[in-house]
Amino acid sequence: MADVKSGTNPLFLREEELRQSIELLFFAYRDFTDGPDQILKDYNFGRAHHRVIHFVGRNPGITVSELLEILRITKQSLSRVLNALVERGFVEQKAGVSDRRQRLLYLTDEGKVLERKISHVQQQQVAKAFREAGGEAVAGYRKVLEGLINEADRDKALSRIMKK
Amino acid sequence: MADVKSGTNPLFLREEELRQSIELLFFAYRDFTDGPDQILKDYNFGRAHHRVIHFVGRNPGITVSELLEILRITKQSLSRVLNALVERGFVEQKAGVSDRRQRLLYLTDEGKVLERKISHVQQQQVAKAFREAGGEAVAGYRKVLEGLINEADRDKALSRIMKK
DNA sequence: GATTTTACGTCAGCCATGTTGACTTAATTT
DNA sequence: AAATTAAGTCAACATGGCTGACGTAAAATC
Repeated sequence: MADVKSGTNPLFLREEELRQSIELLFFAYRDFTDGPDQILKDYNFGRAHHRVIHFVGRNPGITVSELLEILRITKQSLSRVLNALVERGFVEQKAGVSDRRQRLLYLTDEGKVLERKISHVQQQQVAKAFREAGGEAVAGYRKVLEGLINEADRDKALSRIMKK
Repeated sequence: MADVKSGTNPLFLREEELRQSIELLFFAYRDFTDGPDQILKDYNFGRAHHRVIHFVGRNPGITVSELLEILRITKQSLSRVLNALVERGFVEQKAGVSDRRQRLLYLTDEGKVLERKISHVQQQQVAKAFREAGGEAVAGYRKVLEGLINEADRDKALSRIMKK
């Protein structure tokens, strides 16, 4: 009991630290998505469109099924969002060369402009946090986030992130 | 050009690092919410219910308006979720003592059980990532996430997280 | 060459969770 | 006594998930 009150119970401390870290992630993510959300509003796009724009921008020529795997949503959900982006000229589809069933996805020039506009805001925000925290903290941040990614497809996810 | 190709252009490097860090946060958050989501399914609850359970659990006696401020949703959105939790006996409301207009929120015993069940899974996941990354990395992780919180209400958010 | 599988698409309907706007009630403050 | 505040409610709508069923063209397999 004295342990709990004085805060020297390691289990208690650990749990409290974990709770704080979990809440921290909630608040950080909440504000992390805020900038993009504001811009997307002007285009009548939502977060779902942003995710597509982001991953197509980062992976030109990505196939529909690869995108589905990353986003972990159904093709019916994706289609709504993707069709809107194609119809409004932000994304274009080209038939695959080796496999013509595939629809390879690319940002149009207009899509690239929007992508840069959105990611710029987000990059500024992250850059500020990085500058304030310092290089060592950034390395720690990345290490922990990597560890939070599901072990089953961590390697796949990380190689997608770090590639090129 | 040689700079870009060899990767020594600091601006290019910076942007690439930022992009990676942004994507990392996306993947980490995606998997971070997965464990709770699975448990909540069994109760026919969703992420919105989880957020309420979490913040009521962490802040016994929190008022509705405080909760609204944290979650940044409308009271109409909250009411749907909160009513379900009250009706099904996970949350209870008591009139405020100094201000009887307030409805102070508490987890019931059943609510506490569910809260612990969910947070346990999430804490295990975070604890594992922390162990693998090491104490210094954890400090960095926290520092960066703090910096990602909107400056306008960072102090308020942090004092809520770290309090007690 | 015929059959099966794969990549992708579509239609239809449902559910969770967010939104706005208008209005009510009870309690507190001015 | 009047105004403000905390909370709730009704209604309607948007977004973005989901399942299930079915279609088409291209590739892979038997």
